[in-house]
Amino acid sequence: MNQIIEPKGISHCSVYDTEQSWYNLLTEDEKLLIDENSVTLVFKKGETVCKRGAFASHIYFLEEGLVKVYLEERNKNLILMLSTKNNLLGLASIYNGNNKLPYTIATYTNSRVRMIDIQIFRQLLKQNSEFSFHIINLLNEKTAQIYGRFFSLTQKQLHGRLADILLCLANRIFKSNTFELPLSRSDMGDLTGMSTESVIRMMKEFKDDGLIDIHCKSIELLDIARLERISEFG
Amino acid sequence: MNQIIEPKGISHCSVYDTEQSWYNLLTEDEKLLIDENSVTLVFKKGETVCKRGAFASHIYFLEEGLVKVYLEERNKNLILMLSTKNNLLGLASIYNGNNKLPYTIATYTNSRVRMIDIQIFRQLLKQNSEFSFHIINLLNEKTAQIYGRFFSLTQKQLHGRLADILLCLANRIFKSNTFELPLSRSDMGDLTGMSTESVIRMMKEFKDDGLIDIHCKSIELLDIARLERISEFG
DNA sequence: GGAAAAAACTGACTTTATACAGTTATTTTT
DNA sequence: AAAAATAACTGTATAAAGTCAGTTTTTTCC
Repeated sequence: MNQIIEPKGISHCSVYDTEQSWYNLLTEDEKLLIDENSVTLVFKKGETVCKRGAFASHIYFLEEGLVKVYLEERNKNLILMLSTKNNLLGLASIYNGNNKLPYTIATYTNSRVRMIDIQIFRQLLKQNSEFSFHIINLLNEKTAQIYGRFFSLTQKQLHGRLADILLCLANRIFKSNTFELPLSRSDMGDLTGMSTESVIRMMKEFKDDGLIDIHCKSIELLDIARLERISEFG
Repeated sequence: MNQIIEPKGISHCSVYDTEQSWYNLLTEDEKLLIDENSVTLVFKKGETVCKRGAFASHIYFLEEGLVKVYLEERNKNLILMLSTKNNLLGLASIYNGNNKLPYTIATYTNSRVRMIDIQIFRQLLKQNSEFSFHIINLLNEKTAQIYGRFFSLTQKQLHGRLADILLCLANRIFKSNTFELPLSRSDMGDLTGMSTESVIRMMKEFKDDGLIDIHCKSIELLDIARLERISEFG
């Protein structure tokens, strides 16, 4: 009856994937306002969508593509999250205490980004509380994911962190145990907080142990259960 | 004219300190609603205010005291942030996709916490968009701080991380270069992602280098400029 | 005020992970 | 299709940080 429920292991995943439901919370007038004050841009693979330190002028809605949101400083990079299509990005700059972008966004694949005027977005948040409640939920969902990754990267060692990110890629991004990795080994390092060499060695080790299969950029997860155990025990 | 502005170094600090202005954005009726649906509890030093995994039933307003917000798992702890008085805590559980608390909160000093019914809080967010806009800003401010700490803990080494946290304690929490540290060395470890022994060794090193002075729990920062340089160069 | 407990500290050792310096393979460019 | 550039990989050396086992100091509590 009074079963002890241990909270589930702190997850690691920081991929943000929700539906476009925010848009449907707007009135027709508000939708029109967004439409009139936004423009869709196409970015090629590898391009920078926005850069940390620049003035925050837009909220980004990723209509298509895969991007990374990251911090860079003195050739140290940290990928805060990956985002697939149908996600709002740049929400952190709604807070206008400091109206500079807190991170850089760059594409991994050809992408389509709707750039929404940030003042309009702020205005809508102030006037439509159903909408802003939804945005609060999005922010909190993201934060929860960041916490998980924060824990993973600071408390687990290489094995656990790599397992974390492989599971995350399979479950959240590619929704399949077999996928073509658009990230370089160096990006995998920025995502897991380890050096490129360590990523390579660790992945080879996983391969030798029969946990995954790698052919160049193509990755297959073979033993999910064991990867999960590795993730859990760090 | 076209001066190149380098974005300032990624800061580390994750102490959350704002005014009680959220309350003043409510109407009289709404204030009353909060008052009627909240209760103030007193916690002694070292007590747990709420525990990760429990059902999220309240938003916490810290009226007085100093607390840590942290994750714990398998004797690995990570302090997500410290909070001084006049801060809202537990906002992460407004997102009700998973209505469990995502972190544990415990006190460092005797504290007074106003516990606000979470349903009421959600209701107010949904009905008062000025209020929810303010909460969005609070969330974003916090997130920016978490990002900074995330970068610090994953990309800097011990020197940098310790310098970060010492500067943070002085600037944000105690607002003085001399302070009595209520955190144990072990807590400093949980805050900086290092072992207790490393904290001790590193602090001794800082003392030997004339950067700080320590007498037991009392700490004085002697050379802020050099600490900042250490923080910056990791 | 003194015993017990907890926290702070120390030194030796081990593990973990990065750095460096190359080589090989794969893309991209012309 | 060849050349150049980039990315992937390998082995060795080195540094960074943690663990362990113990001592000293400080705090707590009867």
